[in-house]
Amino acid sequence: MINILIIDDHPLVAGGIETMLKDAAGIQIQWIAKNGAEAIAILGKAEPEIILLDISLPDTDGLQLCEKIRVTNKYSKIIGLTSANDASIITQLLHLGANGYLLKNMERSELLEAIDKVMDGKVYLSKAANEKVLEQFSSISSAINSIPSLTRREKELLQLLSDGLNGPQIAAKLFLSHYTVETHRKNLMQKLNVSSTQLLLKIAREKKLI
Amino acid sequence: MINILIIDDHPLVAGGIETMLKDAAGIQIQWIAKNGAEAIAILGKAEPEIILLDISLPDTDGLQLCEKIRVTNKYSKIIGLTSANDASIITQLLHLGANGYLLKNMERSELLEAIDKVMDGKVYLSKAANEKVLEQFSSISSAINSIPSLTRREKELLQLLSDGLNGPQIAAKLFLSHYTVETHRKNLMQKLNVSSTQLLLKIAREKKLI
DNA sequence: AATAAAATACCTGAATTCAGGTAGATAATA
DNA sequence: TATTATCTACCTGAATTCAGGTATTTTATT
Repeated sequence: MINILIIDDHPLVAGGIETMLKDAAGIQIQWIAKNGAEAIAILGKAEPEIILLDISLPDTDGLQLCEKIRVTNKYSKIIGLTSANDASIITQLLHLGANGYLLKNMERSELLEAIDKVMDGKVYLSKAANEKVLEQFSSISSAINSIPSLTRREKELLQLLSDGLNGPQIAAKLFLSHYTVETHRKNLMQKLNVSSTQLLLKIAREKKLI
Repeated sequence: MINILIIDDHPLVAGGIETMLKDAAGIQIQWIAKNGAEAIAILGKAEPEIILLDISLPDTDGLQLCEKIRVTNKYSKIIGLTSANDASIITQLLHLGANGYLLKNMERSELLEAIDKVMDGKVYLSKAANEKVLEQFSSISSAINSIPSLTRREKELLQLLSDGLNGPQIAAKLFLSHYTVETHRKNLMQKLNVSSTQLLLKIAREKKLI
């Protein structure tokens, strides 16, 4: 029996997968986690054959969660699941130990094929995702498009900047020296390779960091 | 019997709704359309009690489709369905004759409640969506929320700013004195009543000016 | 306990933005 | 044609941002 853990905060998605699998013999949804914390708890005592992991979760992001899962669990096959068809996310996810990638506009047949493939030890990318990845490899570099890992504080700053606060305002709000705020901002700009706060926010939005 | 038409290009969503409704007596999904064209075709020969309409469709947008449906069909109750919790879209949709609005992160209970309410002739807004709308209506005045009229040049500047260009870059691109650019920027900030370019862009985005 | 990563803070000089003006030229409209 | 709106350009001083550093303290991680 292939037991599946779904990690997704949308009941709609979990339900949709349930419907897609209802006539598939030997495959069943055994656990549903609505966030990263729940997922970790479940994986503490169970070993699903397949983990369907939504990349955009409320409490953490799927990339980090994938990495975290792989530390203790090499057994389960992880299939990423999002609506964003972004090559840089896909490649990163695969680097972090995922076995496949599905877009949320998938058909039933794709889901079944993906499960089949990864259980067979192969990697599955949904058709559209596959194209994106190939496109990326042919178009110059992966370095430019990879999402840099931001620290907690940096994400916080990024959010406040995107809320429209300026340096001094953020410093006041977080009880920090304005020097510190500028340092964080500088590091953010360096990581995203931009030269102004406005570009920082633009790129961050494009990479779905905010 | 309450017959439902789902208009959504994601089989996952349709399946999810199916799962949510599977134990609900007297309610059934009768038709599924993957795009606007299919929906129109179906509505040519059927009258669903409920139409669940995804706002983001491949061939048309849900707002237009809603309007189109209402021309010939006053009977069906239309419930908008998206993942974006955006007050302006919600109000627009309701103006176009929709009877409700659900977010895709809804729970089963919300879906059932929504169906119940609209069948009863009422309007249903999902909890989170409701807050947004109230927020919009209550936030002081319509004056603040009213969209100021921008001149052609101002719109152009706004776009370039949102593309990440700074003052001097815009001046160079448009062959203008940087003084002129700053004047336009100043006027924009005054019209939108903000004190920094970042806030300008934030508000402009919220008002869908860019 | 040692090392590495993250958070904090500081400095300087140059560039850019912001606030509060004025004002002439051009285009649109009544 | 007179009026109004728009586009253009200029000025100044203060505030903020940016670039390129250094450096100490906290907080994980091994």
